[in-house]
This record gives sequence, structure tokens and C-alpha cells, in this order.
Amino acid sequence: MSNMRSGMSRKLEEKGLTGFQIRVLLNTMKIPKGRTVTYKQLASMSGRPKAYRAVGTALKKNPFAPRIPCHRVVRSDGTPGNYSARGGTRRKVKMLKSEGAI
DNA sequence: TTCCTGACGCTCG
DNA sequence: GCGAGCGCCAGGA
Repeated sequence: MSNMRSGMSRKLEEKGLTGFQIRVLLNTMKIPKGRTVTYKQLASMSGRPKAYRAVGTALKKNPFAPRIPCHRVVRSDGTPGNYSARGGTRRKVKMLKSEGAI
């Protein structure tokens, strides 16, 4: 478990991501299937409850789109938010529906 | 080092 | 209920 995370975080570092970014992505991959988390929650998990802005930037830089379920991160007001990966927001909603998150 | 932008959040009109 | 504005932090130029 820890070994796995360490390896992943190293890979992320090689991708040019910084500590905060890595923590965000690491927490994102922990999100269970069929469950959604808000940017605020993710920011809190990463140690910076008010850095929800930076969280969005981090997810955007996510180099492991399928491995890191960034589509499970939604906004606090219920809207799905944006999605830079393949398919865009449309695909994001579709995936969430498929997982039963909605 | 300073300024600008951004996959956001919350309040106000 | 909806739209606009201000505030938040991190990263890049």
C-alpha cells in the first residue's frame, strides 16, 4: 500500500508536479467507486481546506486520467464542474452515472 | 519578485 | 431561483 503510493508519488514528481499537486492526485485516487467528493473536501484532505482553487489546477494536470478518477470530483453546489480529460464534462457525467454516483 | 490565471466557494442583489 | 461579484490558494511567465 505505502510502497504503491510512494512509487506513484515519485512518478508524479517526475511529471513535474509539486508536493501539493501530488497530494491532491493521491487523495483523488482514494475516492471509492460510486462516490463523489467536492473540490473543497479534496482540498481539506490535502491539508489546505481553502486551496480548492489550486485543487482544480492539480486535477487539470493529472497525467493519469484513467488511473486517477478525477471525474469523481464535483463542485459543492452539486454541479459536476469542468473536465479537461477525454470527453469533457459530458463524459464526466456519463461516467458518474455509470458508477451509480448519480 | 510581481502579476495573472484557474476543473472553486460563498454572499449579495 | 438566478446571475454577478469578491475571496481563496498555488503555479507559471
